[in-house]
Amino acid sequence: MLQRSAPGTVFDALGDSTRRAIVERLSLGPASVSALADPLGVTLAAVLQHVQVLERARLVTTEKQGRVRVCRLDESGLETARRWIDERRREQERKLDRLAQVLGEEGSREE
Amino acid sequence: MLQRSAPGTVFDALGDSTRRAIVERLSLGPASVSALADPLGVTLAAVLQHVQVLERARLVTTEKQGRVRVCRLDESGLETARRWIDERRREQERKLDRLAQVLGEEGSREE
DNA sequence: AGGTCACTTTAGTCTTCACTTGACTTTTCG
DNA sequence: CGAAAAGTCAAGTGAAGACTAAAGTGACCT
Repeated sequence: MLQRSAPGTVFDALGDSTRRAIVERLSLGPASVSALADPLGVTLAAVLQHVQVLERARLVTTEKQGRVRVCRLDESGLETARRWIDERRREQERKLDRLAQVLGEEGSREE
Repeated sequence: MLQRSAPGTVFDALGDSTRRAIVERLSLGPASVSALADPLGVTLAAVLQHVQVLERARLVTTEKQGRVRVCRLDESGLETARRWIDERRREQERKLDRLAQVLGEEGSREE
């Protein structure tokens, strides 16, 4: 089974600007915890906590190389988010389709 | 110009489970504030505040009909979110392409 | 008019959570 | 070995924000 994350976990993780900045940075390529911390103006400890949240949401994977922890973007989390969004849109369209059908049966009308 | 919302505003709005529940409900069709409040187990005032946040993020539109406020899903916000996600993925792929190119030039290698 | 319904507003409470500090571990290098 | 670099852990602090109660507004009904 493909490792999935609950939409809730993913959106909770993305609901913080610092974590979104981390994801944006990692979409450009792997980075160490310190490299992530540098432009953010927060401590290493803070970044580490964010990375852990992102890992739980499967938005990030990490791997320890020597004394450095290398962080990478994980597509799984983004895929979970995209799927949730598309589901909301699909429902919406289904609804609009039904509406169009009713209006079609009753003759031309504007909302 | 098409009305757009900043990704930050949208993800901040979706970073709350109650608001996600509201969006999920509205993707099934329009609803009044009370109809939204009912299954959530929170007060009307709380829902109203959530709806206002969702409006700012362009995830929801509302319209007052008599004494009832009708809430509807707004695609704009979802579109903003989807675009942000796709950008992150596009960057990621671009990165992987560059990597593949380098590996290709240097002969077959595993990471 | 008077009452009820569906919000709306305000002010305050309470919890969550981002962030920090400081101590500690592990790895690297001269 | 011994010091610096990179990260880790555990409390503790503070501010944002989710929620509530209560009073107020406007629409609808009889």
